[in-house]
Amino acid sequence: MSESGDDAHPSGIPRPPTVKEVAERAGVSPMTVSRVFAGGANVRPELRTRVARAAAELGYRRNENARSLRPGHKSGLIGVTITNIANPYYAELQRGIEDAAAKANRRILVGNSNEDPALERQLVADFIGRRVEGLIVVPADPAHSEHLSPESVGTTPIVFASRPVPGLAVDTVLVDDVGGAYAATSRLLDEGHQRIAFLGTRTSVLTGQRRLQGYRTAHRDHNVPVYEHLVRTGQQEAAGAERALAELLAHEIAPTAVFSANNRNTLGAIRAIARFRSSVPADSPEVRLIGFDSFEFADLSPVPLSIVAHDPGALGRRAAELLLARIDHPTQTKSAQTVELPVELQLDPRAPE
Amino acid sequence: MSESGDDAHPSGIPRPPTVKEVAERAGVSPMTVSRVFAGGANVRPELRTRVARAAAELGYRRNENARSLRPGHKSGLIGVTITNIANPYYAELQRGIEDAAAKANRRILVGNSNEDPALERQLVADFIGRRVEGLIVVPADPAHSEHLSPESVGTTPIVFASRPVPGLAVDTVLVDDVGGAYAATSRLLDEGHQRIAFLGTRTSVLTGQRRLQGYRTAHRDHNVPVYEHLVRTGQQEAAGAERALAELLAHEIAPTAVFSANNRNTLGAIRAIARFRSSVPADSPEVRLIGFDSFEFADLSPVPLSIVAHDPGALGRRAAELLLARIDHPTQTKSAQTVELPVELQLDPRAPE
DNA sequence: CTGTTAGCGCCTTCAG
DNA sequence: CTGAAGGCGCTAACAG
Repeated sequence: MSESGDDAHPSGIPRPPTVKEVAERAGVSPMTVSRVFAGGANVRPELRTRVARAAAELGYRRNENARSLRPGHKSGLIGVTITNIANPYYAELQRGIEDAAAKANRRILVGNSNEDPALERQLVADFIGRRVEGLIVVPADPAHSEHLSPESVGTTPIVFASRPVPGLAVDTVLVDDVGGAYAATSRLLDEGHQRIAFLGTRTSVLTGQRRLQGYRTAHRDHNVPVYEHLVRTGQQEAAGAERALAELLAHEIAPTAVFSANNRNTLGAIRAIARFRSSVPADSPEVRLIGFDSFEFADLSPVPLSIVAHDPGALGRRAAELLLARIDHPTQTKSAQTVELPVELQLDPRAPE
Repeated sequence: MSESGDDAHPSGIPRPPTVKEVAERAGVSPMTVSRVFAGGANVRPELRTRVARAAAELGYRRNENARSLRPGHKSGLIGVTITNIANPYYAELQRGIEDAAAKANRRILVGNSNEDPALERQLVADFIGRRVEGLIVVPADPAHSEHLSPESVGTTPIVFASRPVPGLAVDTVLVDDVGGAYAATSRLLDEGHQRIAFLGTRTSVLTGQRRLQGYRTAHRDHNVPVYEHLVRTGQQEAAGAERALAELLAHEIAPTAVFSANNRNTLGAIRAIARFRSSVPADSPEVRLIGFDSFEFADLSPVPLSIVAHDPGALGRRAAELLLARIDHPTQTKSAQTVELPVELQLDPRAPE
């Protein structure tokens, strides 16, 4: 057991014990203490126990910061910048990153950029200052990402998760946004829908752009024109999506189906459709809805909801693995790669066909 | 702009530049470089710019780990142990912690204990080794928490979030579990229900125990006996809760109402009730449901769902504030305090009365 | 098997 | 205004 009151000899505040103090108490040199904590090889058993006891009594812990200062040592830290951890999608992403990092005996430093590139820049600078071994970043804004360029981060390896940054040669892990949006939209077109609303985030988020692209390409391939008034971008939160779709449903050229490009927009869409349905005759045709992103409550949705599902945890794990590969082989200058993770179209059992 | 290839003079791998290298390049002493980065007071403007240029060219960043080694300096880190960040509840908790920590210019190290005390112990040991200024812990198991005692963590301040650990004199932030469960159960009893099911986690999670206590006390105060077969604990995930409630609903003494003690159990309860309802005549009486924990989809639930709502973000913020207070006044030995955050019973508009 | 020396990157202290 | 010396905690490398 350790003693409670850590000694505060000279200064006012208590400082954790050091090798030197342990050595003194055990009647040995600091080196011997160091050796014991390094595994105890080449130390007489008697000294070993004496040191162990002294250390326990003082509550000694090796100072990792001091250790990582020595040549050849690394910090064991990975810096993670997420746009908003309160979004369950990113929570799972973080979980995946941490799982993979922990396997490689690394700890993660986490910061929310809140979609603000300036904050993101600060976080990255701070992380580098702490000598993280690598960075995993969900880029807030591709238009303001100079601080994420390989030149800016110097020797620190970096991986982008979930969103690309065009123009930067950096390893990136994405989901198959284009393919998923294409599949979902195609499905709706195949069902005969001609007026399909698109609900998405602001287009500066490239993931949203890619999903819109899939939506457009599907229309083109099916020779169905896109009604531009049905394309609504810029909704970052559910409330905005609900308003946007409510407007569309009240429009004289209303959509008969909806593709929502992320989980926030899907949530708003469900609310809008549910509300709309209670305002029209019960035998009115159902508004079809397919949403991008897995959705824990899909089966409980009051309106049939099909999903373009994918696994954010796997994305995080993959990003961490790419990063760790760069960390372990810093000399190999393999060029930047982009990985696209597959998606799966999960149809609501209530869906037609 | 910085040069790309950082020099790797002696060893094989590239090492980030140091004050010394910047000094050399700028033709000054390391001290001058240090002064410039400390704000540049008492440095001739000309030297200031020369140093700044040299630093930029080399891509120099102050090494915070080395800095924190100096007497009086702290690491600027806070260690956070969460049981499972993939649970949206804890994601918001983390968000709250980080917001408060960032305001105090601290960064957070995060680890998932996965409800495993051994893992938790390792994480805490690691964090202390990195000289975090404080710890915020969601305790995995109160029965195995010696590593969280003030003696074990030495001088590192610690705060428990969301769950208490009886017997340890440690600052703790909780929600009003007992009061919330009492209010919810009382509401159901007041509505005339006599057979109210309880769905909760394993009772080693004390938060679950406290909520069960509120449920029992409400029964006692209303002179209604608790049907023990209706008390089902041990469900950590939604699937288990769904099974448990399905069994109860099929029981000959079936519940007419349900109090579910956390968001996972609520989700399972919704599924069970929805499924059950489709198997009985449409005019059968509704099974009433009140769930603890805020629930983003409450308004979309296919069965009326009232909620004992609270704000996990606020809980995180509060925990961080308590911790920072201890950090800033390490000498003040104010005794450990427990803060209980209020809850609010939010009735579903579809609920009776 | 054990101790001494020296230095990781930085900055406080004290001379110039 | 600038630099030299020394030490924060730890451990390789080299004696003994």
